[in-house]
Amino acid sequence: MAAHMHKTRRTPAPTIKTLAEITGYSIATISKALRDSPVVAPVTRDLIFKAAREVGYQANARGMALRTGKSFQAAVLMPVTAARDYEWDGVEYTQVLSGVSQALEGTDYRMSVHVIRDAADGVETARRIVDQGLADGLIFSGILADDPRIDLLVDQHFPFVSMGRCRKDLDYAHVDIDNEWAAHAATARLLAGGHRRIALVNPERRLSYALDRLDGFARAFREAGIAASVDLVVEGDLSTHFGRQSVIDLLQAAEPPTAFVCINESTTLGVLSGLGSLGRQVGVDVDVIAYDDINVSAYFTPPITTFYQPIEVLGRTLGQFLLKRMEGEDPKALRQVFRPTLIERQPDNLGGRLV
Amino acid sequence: MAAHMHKTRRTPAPTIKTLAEITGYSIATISKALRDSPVVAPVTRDLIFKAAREVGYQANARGMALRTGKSFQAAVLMPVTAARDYEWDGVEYTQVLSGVSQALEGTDYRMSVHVIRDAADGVETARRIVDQGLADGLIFSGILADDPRIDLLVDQHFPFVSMGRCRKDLDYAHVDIDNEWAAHAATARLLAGGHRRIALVNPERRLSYALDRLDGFARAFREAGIAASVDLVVEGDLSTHFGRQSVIDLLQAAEPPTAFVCINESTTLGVLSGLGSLGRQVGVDVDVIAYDDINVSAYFTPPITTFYQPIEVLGRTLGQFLLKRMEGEDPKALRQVFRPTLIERQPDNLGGRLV
DNA sequence: AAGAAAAATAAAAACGTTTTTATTTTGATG
DNA sequence: CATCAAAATAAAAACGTTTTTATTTTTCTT
Repeated sequence: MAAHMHKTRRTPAPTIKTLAEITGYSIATISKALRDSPVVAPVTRDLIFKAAREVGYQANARGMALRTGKSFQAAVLMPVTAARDYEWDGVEYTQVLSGVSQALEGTDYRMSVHVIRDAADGVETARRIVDQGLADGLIFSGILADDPRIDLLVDQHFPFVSMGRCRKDLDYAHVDIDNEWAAHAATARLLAGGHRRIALVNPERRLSYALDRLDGFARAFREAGIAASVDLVVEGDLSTHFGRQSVIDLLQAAEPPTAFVCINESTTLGVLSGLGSLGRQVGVDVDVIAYDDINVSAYFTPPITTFYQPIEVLGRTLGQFLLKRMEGEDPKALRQVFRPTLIERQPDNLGGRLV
Repeated sequence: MAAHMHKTRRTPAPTIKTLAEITGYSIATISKALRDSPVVAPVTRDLIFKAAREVGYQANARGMALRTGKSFQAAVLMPVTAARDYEWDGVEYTQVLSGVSQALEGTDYRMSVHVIRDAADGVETARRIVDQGLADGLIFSGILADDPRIDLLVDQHFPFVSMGRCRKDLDYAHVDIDNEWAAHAATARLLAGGHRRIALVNPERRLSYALDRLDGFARAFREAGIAASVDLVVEGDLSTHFGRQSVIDLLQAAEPPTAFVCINESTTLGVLSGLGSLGRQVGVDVDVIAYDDINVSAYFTPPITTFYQPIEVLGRTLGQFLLKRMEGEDPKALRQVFRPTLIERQPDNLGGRLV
């Protein structure tokens, strides 16, 4: 049962030279054959492939890398907010990584992860990746309304796919969630339920999707012919702490909100915590609609209505797009915006009292 | 303000040859000087460093890699359970990655992440990393009682650090949490509070730390001279779903538990969800003690008593140990077991009714 | 001051590829 | 069957390092 042991120093891995010796062809021919070059005769190609298979030849990534100048790395920038203590944050990133790695499976590319602490760190890291050729392509998120990374990479013609769109009109590959739509839908639903004082728990305004959500929020009010409760928009990091504190602050207002639109599951948990400690009950005193990408809202007590978008799907698309982008495909063709699906778990009209 | 633009194709990055031309020394001397070899005269060493700094020389990783046979990659195996749908899972891994990357900062090593779907995939990936030299060192977690990855890597003398210990007596670098101790402490606390029917929500038994926790659980009962409620031990994946379902099942028993010891925050959330939907109140009908590594338990309603261990610290230690291990340090010297700290948020004796 | 030893530097080879250029073999043409 | 073009293969160079070996320069000894 135990794994096959080879305690003895195993024979050095076969190289292209090994194949040359075995088959009698020159290393040049071997190389071309393995790359499926049309200049090598089909019959010898087959011979060489067979030999390669027999000795278990695996191209040496380092040799390839040196010669071609490529690194065969797809880099992902992973933000970790050096937030207060260690907060529940960035949890969905494992899903992104999982998705990207799925897309890369079976290709020559490996995924390298670069942790970044803040926006400036992100730019610096991106620049280093480009300048030093640390990777052949780049994936990143947390897109700012005016994101210097996008500027840099577009300018340098470096292949990348962003998770999120900036507010500049540039041609670049991206994957995004339709935040304007989601915020609109959530707000409209609450308005239809009779709510008028609606709080929006939003990320910092320099983030592009914060603006998207603000837009959707405002549009819902506009379409309903009602003045938007813009005084109930709070902005901060997306931590649980922030969610909790926001609720505590907002409910002290002269005209407190009767409903909350939340940005992600960690903030939502904080909001629920805040409501709980103030003795307010979801579905009775207030309504909450969340956005969720790790499918956790079902387990909150009570379960809450959610716009759900499995983030791994975005990750997979990011990876696929990056592969195509590295092949030279036009970025204009590589764009996709996902609409989350609504999962109704509450009536969202204070148990019917509002309509 | 805008970033310095260089639209023109920038001059090729300076190499060791560039430095040779500038300084007039041979590339051999340049190389040795940059490596701080003692054979080169201090004065020329300084000259060469100065030149290197002036032209912004950065060693080409690919060239180094090819020549030395090293990859300068520290690989991390990241498990993603292809669990039902997309569950809240592996969330703490961003902290691990963050910690590892912190440790690697300023070194020549980069972090590459390999996603693995299950144990078999983990072994296969580890083998590929070793055989193809995809990395110079490896970090992984989810250690089984008998873990083939540890066997493999010890056998091949491949540098690695495991997050967790297997049950075999082998010499290998590792970082762990004292799960036996934590489970014992939690159980003892509940026993002292008067609980007798205590449920243990545990991971699958093939995981090494599941056994550790079982040991601690049993020891607490033994020390109290009470028969352990082993019939209340449930085992499964660590999903929120599992936590919820476990509660629902357990509370239907003839002699249901009055207290729960939970394994991680995601399971705890499920447990709380289950209790909530059965109308049981924490601190009134049942007590819950959790283990937490992302500091989220404070936000559950009500906040619950927790053994807390910031996982990023483990990650940092993993990275530090791996660096030393790759330098050839004796694995015996590279072991650390952390004891989480108890954060008391509940009396854990059913509001005093039990003592 | 000659010679040897030590120190400093240079030259050359190697790592495993890909690519450009050169050579050989094959096939077609008249 | 001789000639030439096309096809197939081989040789050589290159990518940027490190390391081994060789050479030059300096320092020490007597």
